[in-house]
Amino acid sequence: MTVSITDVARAAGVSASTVSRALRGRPGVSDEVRTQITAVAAELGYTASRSASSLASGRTYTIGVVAPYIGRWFFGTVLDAAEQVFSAAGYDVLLYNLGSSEARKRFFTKMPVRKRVDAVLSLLIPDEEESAALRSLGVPLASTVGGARPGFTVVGIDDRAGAESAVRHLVNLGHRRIGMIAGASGPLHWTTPIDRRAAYLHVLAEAGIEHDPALVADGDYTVDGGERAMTELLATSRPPTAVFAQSDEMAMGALRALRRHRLRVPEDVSVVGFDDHELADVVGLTTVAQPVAGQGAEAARLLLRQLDEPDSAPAGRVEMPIRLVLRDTTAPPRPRGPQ
Amino acid sequence: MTVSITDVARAAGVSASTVSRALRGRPGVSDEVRTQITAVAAELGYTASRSASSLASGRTYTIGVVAPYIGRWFFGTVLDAAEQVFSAAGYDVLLYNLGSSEARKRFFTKMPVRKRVDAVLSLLIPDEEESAALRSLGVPLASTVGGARPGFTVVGIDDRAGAESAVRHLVNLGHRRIGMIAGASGPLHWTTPIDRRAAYLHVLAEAGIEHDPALVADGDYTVDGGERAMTELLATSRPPTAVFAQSDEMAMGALRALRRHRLRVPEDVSVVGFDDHELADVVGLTTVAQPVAGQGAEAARLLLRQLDEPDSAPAGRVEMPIRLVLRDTTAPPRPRGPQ
DNA sequence: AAACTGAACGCAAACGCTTGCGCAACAGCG
DNA sequence: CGCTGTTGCGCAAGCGTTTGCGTTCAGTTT
Repeated sequence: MTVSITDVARAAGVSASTVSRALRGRPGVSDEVRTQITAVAAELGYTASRSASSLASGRTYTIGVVAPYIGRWFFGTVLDAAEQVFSAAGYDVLLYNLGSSEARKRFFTKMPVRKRVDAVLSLLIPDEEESAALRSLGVPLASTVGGARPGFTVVGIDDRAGAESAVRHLVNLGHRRIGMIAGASGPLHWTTPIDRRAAYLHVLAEAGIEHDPALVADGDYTVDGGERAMTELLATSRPPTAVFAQSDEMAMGALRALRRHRLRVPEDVSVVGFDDHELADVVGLTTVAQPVAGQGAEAARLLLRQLDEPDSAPAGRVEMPIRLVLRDTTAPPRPRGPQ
Repeated sequence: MTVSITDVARAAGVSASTVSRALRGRPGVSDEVRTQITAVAAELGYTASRSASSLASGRTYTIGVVAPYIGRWFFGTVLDAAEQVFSAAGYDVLLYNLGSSEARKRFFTKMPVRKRVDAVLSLLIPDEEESAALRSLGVPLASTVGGARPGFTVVGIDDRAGAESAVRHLVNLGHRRIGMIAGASGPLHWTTPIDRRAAYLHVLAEAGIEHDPALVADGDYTVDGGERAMTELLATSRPPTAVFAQSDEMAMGALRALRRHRLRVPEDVSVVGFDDHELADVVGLTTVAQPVAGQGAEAARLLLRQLDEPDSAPAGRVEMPIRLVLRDTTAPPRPRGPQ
């Protein structure tokens, strides 16, 4: 039915071991025989069974990638880049979408990656319990987005610095009532929302602006959530003149809400986002740019390096550059009359 | 080192076969022994090796998903939905990103999915040669997006009807010079761009409007491409008063180009897109909505059904509903003076 | 009481590879 | 011309499951 290594061996008049060595570039095969075997294998359309070879060798040539919300631009882009690096290196990618909490629970109880992968890349740093579970797999681990964790190579950005530059930009423009559309950490325990919030508070304090809790709303990292959050902020007794959204998608939701309220951006309200989403440019969104695909590719590369040099320690945490991109959604506040 | 089925068997005082049967819910094991084995397995943290079990059984409980451009909203969303269906059914997902032509070639020459998957879902209908290669795997096949192909269950939309409704909307508003930002089929041989182009031509002809080839530009299905295409159209001697973009991402690129040219939408130029992108609402884009996640989920479900009932024929082609969504980027053309 | 069930379980043979080891054959050396 | 290396290849023992078949044994039927 399907062609096996012994079929190739028979057709080439050699043993299965020789075929195995020849096809994988192992020494102990003469060039002459090797090319002959390669030709026969190609003619027969032979592909080695991954199940069999990984059972025999212990190597799976597969990387597990766990990601929340693949459909979201950020994670989709990271995944895309990481996958390209892996597949170029001959690794297959086993994808686990842990967006829902059931999926998350299913994954961590059944641990379907056990004995199935050579390494795991998590697109979001898992919480302590979950990372312990991953460590128990005994394979190299990497993560994008989030703080350092023992056993993990993580590539990320300086969230505090990024958020600070965004808020400071608003302060420098003269804004005093600055709102924030925060991302709740939700079921995922990542440090990003926390760091960005801390940065917001820090810059306000630094500028001598008193923090008004009513000016912070949760946007859930989605467009719709951002819209709801902005609507909330507009409903307060003294709405903000500027808003820092912790992601571009929430910022875009905010833009939508503002449009619905017939408020002009940036004349009535300034908005700054975070990420430099592919479409941020389209809507002219001022934002903090970070290398999204770059982080995925870099994390993948570091993981591959660990596989090549098993005794090298995990790389710890590497930081990618960020940059404030000024566009059209931020301006000085409108002068107002006395309240 | 890692715990195997014989470890469990020894600890439970039974044979490996009994453990195997017990854990997979096969008959031939008393309830008493079964619960005891389950407990022991849990205590030892046992997970069956997929390599070994698929080698022995022939089943891999893995689905291969091949997708172009995972980072793009459309495919990311389809993938997300499909993955959820698969993993809920206990299948793992092996992801292959075939965005670049090298990746594509690598995939179809090495065929890494051979003997590795129980079924394949392609997020884009492959060309005839490639689908023949997939058929040679001898597993159920499904695809989203594109026309029917032998051996494939495909779920898609009526591209012609969708595009017609978009262009007809522009005609009904009174536009006569209607441009199109097309998507080149590029290295991928899918029918979508062709169908949408045919629909465009058809509606023009139907309305008695002569087709001007200068009003069609290629946008490559990207935001940047859309911007370039729109810029091209604006550079013609008689620019269009309305544009039909074959995807929302290209439409958003067009919006950006128009903004850069200080042209107002919809007063100066109307724009209609296709897809109902997550952010289409944010920019107020009129578009043809299609169920994106729905197509991924449905294709996944149909594939699983084929796996459950091996003798059932592939479902052929199922069509999902589309709907024109009117927003703010389309309006009647501005009355003009004589030319 | 003997013969016949069926359920519950163990044995052992696959499944298709990888890899340590052994064995020719042959080259180079003194 | 014997000796030691080296090269090229085959043998066979795994790797951790699944599964057809055989065995045991308690319970039922004649």
